[in-house]
Amino acid sequence: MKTKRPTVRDVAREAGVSYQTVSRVINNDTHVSPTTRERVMAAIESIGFRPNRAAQIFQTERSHTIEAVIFYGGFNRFLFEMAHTAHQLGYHFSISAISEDEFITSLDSASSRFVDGLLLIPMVELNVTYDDLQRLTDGIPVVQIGAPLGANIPSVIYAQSRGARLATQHLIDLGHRRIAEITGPLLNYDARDRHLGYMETLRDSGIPLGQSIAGDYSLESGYQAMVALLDSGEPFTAVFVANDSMAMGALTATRERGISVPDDISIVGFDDIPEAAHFVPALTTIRQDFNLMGKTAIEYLVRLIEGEDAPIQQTVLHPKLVVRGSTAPPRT
Amino acid sequence: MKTKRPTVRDVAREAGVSYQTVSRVINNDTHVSPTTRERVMAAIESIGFRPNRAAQIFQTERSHTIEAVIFYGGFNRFLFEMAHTAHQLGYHFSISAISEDEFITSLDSASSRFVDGLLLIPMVELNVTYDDLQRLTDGIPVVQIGAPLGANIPSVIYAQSRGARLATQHLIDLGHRRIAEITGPLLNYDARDRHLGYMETLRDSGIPLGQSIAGDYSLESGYQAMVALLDSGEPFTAVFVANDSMAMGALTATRERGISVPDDISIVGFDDIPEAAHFVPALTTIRQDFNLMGKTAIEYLVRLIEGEDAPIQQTVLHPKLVVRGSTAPPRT
DNA sequence: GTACCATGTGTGACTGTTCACAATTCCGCA
DNA sequence: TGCGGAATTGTGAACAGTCACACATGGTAC
Repeated sequence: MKTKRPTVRDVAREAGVSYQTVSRVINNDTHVSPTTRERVMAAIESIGFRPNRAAQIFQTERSHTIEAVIFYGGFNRFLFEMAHTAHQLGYHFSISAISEDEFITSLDSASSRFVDGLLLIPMVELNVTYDDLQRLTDGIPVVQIGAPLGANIPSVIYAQSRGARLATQHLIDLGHRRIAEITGPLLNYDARDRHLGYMETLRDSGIPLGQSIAGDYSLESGYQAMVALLDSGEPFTAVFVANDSMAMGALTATRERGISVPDDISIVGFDDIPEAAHFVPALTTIRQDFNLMGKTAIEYLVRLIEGEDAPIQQTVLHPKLVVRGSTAPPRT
Repeated sequence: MKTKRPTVRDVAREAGVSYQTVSRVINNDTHVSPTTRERVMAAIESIGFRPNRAAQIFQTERSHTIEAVIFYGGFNRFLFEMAHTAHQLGYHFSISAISEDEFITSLDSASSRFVDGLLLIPMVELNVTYDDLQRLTDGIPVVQIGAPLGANIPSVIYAQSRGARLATQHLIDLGHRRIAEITGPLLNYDARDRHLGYMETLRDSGIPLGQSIAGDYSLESGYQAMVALLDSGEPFTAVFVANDSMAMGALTATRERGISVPDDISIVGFDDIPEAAHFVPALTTIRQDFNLMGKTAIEYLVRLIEGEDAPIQQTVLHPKLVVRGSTAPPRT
C-alpha cells in the first residue's frame, strides 16, 4: 500500500531506453520504432506503471476534464444532493458514467488520478469482493450505495426486503390472498431483495405465491408486465410492483381494460417518487429518501478519507409504507 | 491571455516574505503571525494569485475529489448522457453543483484547476456578458445550455417560444378562444420564452390573453396554480402549462373537482417526459430531447477545446407537438 | 566522398508547490 | 545578562512528467 509507484524512469531502466522514449510511447508519439515501442510497452506492463496524471496536468496545463456547472435547486436531485454535500465538506465531486466492461479500467485509473474517495453506485451485482476492490483502487476508500444486506463493504442501503414485507403485509392485512408480483430486473441487488421480501411474507402467512413477472424498472415494462398478468387468466386481487414507474405503467394497463384500481385490483409500488401521489388513483407505496442516502454515503466516505478510525460499516436505512388510494380490501 | 500566472514566489516577492510563508498562508497553517498573514493575503489579492491545483495535487498526492462511479443505463439521464459523451470523446466529466452566490468563485477557480472546458447550465438569467465570462474563466471555452434566442454565447437551446407557439396554436386550431396559462418561474430563460410564445400566438390570432399564473415548475405548484385558476371564477376552456410536471399537478386539481379533461378543459404541457404518455388522460405536450441537447453541447464544447477554428454559435433545436388525449375541441 | 535530410533516441532544464529541516526572532525568567 | 524553548520564518530538495534541443545513424542525391 505504501510502496512507491513506478515512474517513467523505472520503466526506462527496465526497458533499457531513456525516460523520454517512455514518455513518447505513453503519448503515442510517432517517432518511435515499432520494436522499441513494444519493448517499452512490455516494461510498462511488467512493472505496473501508470502515468501520474497530476504530473502530466502540471506540466502540460491540460487536464482533459470538462466541468458542468449547475445551479442548485434544479432537477436530478440524487446526484445533485451528493455533489452539494461533497462541496460543503470541501471536496470536488465528479461523476464517471461507465458501461459494465469499463468498470475495472475506471477503478484502477482512479489512483493515478489521485481521486481521494470513490462512491460506487452499481445497478447490478458486482462479482468482486471488498479485497479485490481495495487492490484495484490501491486502497482508495470506497462507499457503495446499494448492496446486499450484511455485505462486508462500506455501504449505505435501504432495507429492501423490509420494504417489500411492509408492502406485502399491507395487502394481506387488507384481506388479499391472491397477490401477484411485478419484479425489477433480478440481477439487481434491490430488485432481488424486494422479491425475497415478497416471497417470505407470503410464506410466513401461509399464502401461496402468486404469479411473478419481471420488468426492468421502466414505465413501459410495467405496462407490458401488467398486460401479461391480465392475459394469463390466472386470477389475482392485488399486485406488488417493485417500483413506482412500473406501477404507473401497470395502472395504464388496467385503465385500458376497464379494470378498476383499487376496486378490482389493489396495487402497491416502491420508492415514493414525487409523482406517485398524483397517479390515478394516488399510489400506495414504500418510501425511500434517496437524498438522505446520498448525503449519508458522502459523509461516511469523507470520514473514511479523513479519519483513520472510521470502521467498515453498513448503514441500513428503513423505508416506510405510505398508504394512498391504490389499495383497498378485495371485492367480496 | 497568455500572460504567465503568478506563483507563490511572485507573491513572496510582493509581500517581502519567503515562498514557504506564502504556502503556509494558503494552507491555513497556524504558525504564521497575524500581521504577516495579512500582508501575504494583500499581496495575493493585489497580483491575483491562485494556487496551481495541479502542482498541489502533484506534490501532496491528494486531489480533494470524490468520484461517483455510475453504471450506464440508470436514472438521471440528462447529466448521465453528457458524462457518457464526454468520456467517449476522451474527457473526464465532473459536475459542480453550486448556489447562485458561488457562481463567480466557481468559474474563476476553474482555470487554476486546469479544467479544459465548462458547460454552463443556468436555471436563471445570468447577468454577465460573454466577455465577462471569458475574463472570469481565463479564456476557458464555455458552452451554455439554455440561453435567450440569439444570445452571443456558444450555446445549445431549444426554441422555447416556438414550442409554446405550437402548443397554443394547437389549442386555437381546436377552436379554443379562452386560453389560460400556468407559467414557469419567469426569471428562467425558458419559462419566459414559453410565456412570450404563448402571448404572441394569441395576439397574432386576435385572441385576448387569458389569465396567467406563475408556478415554479414543480408538481405541487402546478396543482396550486390550477386550483387558483379554477377558484378565480374567470371562465376558460383550455390551459397551456409550461411543463409536464406542473401539468400533472393541474390534472390532479381538475380531477378533485370533477372537471373533465379534455371535455371541460383542454391541457397542453411542455417537455414530454416519459411519464406524460401515462397521465390520465395522456398528455398532449411539446417534445424536447434533453439527451440530444446534452450530447450536442458536449460535442460542440470539445470542438471549441480542440479546434481553433470552431466559431461561436448557437445551435437551435426545434421542439415538436405530440398530440395525446388531454386536448379536444371545446364544448359547444 | 560529401552534404543533406529524415528518423530514432538521449540529455538537461523546467513546471509550482510542499516537505523536512535549519535558522532566526522573541519572550519570560533565573 | 544570559539562557531555554516556543513561535515564526527561510532554504534546499524533491515530486514525475514534458519540452526543446542535441546527437547519432543510415539512406539518398549530387
